[in-house]
This record gives sequence, structure tokens and C-alpha cells, in this order.
Amino acid sequence: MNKRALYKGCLEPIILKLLQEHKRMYGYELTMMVKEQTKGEFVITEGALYPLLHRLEEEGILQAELEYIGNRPRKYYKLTSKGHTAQQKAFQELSNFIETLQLLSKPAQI
Amino acid sequence: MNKRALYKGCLEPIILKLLQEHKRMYGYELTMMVKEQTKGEFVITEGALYPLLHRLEEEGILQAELEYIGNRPRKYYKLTSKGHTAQQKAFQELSNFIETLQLLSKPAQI
DNA sequence: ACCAAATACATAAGTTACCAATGTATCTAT
DNA sequence: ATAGATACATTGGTAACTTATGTATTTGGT
Repeated sequence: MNKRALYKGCLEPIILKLLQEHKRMYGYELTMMVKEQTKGEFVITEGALYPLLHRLEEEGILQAELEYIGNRPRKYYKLTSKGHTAQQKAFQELSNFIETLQLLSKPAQI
Repeated sequence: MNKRALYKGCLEPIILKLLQEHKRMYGYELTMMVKEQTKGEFVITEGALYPLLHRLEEEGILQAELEYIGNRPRKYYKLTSKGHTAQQKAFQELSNFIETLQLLSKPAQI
């Protein structure tokens, strides 16, 4: 069992949450922030992140803005109004999921 | 995003945990107990459960005993000594995972 | 001045833990 | 009788990842 299998499905709510808290962020920044906030526990691979961001943009959940820092391109993402709704829903699901997991983690209590 | 993607990887630690708490259980019983303890949130499909149980047995983590209730076969599983070790490790990983998720769920605190 | 590491984007192929569907058979309750 | 619950199992498909690879710019150390 790969320990990493655990956070399958968590990436999307995490990204949406961060974008709700920070208005606009770019891909690399998102990976760094997740790594930092989780003390190195969650490391988002590029192969997971970029396809996800593209999909979310396509779905109208994110809106992208390309900017240049010197000659280097940087793509900022922010939540659309549809994205805010999606974020709340996704985060609620994640919270429920965690709560449910804890039901199983704790010994039965009367 | 399928909400069910969330608990990918959680099934194994959950099953191992239940088997540690209850000494011996059979497949159908496991599905019922998870459903009950999570108030219907987690529903384990047979296509996920039985292959997992078989794999864990093959890996020497579980030991199976076939019994008959009338004419109906029932396969009890229990943790081997290797299984107890695996259970503790898996559960620790799950706990860490939940903790890490909560790091991201809560707003940054100084 | 040089080069490794960091920054920043991206895609393609492979993995795997699950779901949905299907199958078989027995037992129970109405 | 027969629908639903109990109890096992397998097959085929999927989606969200990982690993590997690619390109290019910028920064920092010696």
C-alpha cells in the first residue's frame, strides 16, 4: 500500500481552499504553500497539479491570467463565482470525510 | 470530482483497525460495521473488499478460516502477528494523514 | 565566469485502488 | 412463493494520481 494513495481526491479541495484564501496564486506557488503548510508531508507533483488546474479552468471554476516576470511566464489562477460555490462544496465534502474517518479512528463511545 | 475518490487508500487501514478491535470478522460483517459506524457515509463495495482481503491474506497480514453457518459458507479473517504490526503502521499513517489535512483546513494561526 | 539549484511552465505513459456490474447460492420473513 | 437479506466472488473500466521527461529562465555560490 502506497501511503500516497491516501490523499487521492484531496488535491482539488486543497487547491480550491488556498485560492479562496489568497485571491490569486500560480502553480508553483501552490505547490510550495502546500508543502510549507503541511511541513513537507504533502508534496504536489507537477503531473498532478497542472492537469488539474487546466481542468478546473476548462470547467469554469478557475480563471487564468498569464503574466511575465522578466522573460519567465507565470500563470495566475483565481476562483470564478462558480468557483467559489464549487470551493465551498468541495471543502464541505472534505470536512465530512475527515469527520467520518474520525468516527472509525476513535473507539466506540456510549 | 467523484466524492468517493476521497477515501481511496483508506479502506485498508479501516479494515485492519476493525480486525484489531474485534479479533475476527467476515467480509459481509465488515461492510455492515463500517456502514453502521460511519452512519451510512462509507459504503464498501464487494469489488473493493474481497480482492483486498485476498491480497492481505496472501501478504500474510490476515489469516482466513472458512466456516459454515448451515450450508452457507462464511470466511472469518483475523490479523496475524505480522498483521498487527501492519495495522499499527497503517493506522499511524492514516492518523498522520488526517492531522496533515487539518493543517490545511484550519486558517493559518500565528 | 560557470554551473547547480531554484523557479515555472507543460505533457505522456504507467499505476492502482477503487466502482459498477454480474454471478452464484443460502436463509428469512411475509 | 418470492423478495430481500446474507455471503461469497470475479471482471472490466475509470480517475486521480506518479514517474519521467521536456523546455526555458533566474538566482546563488565559488
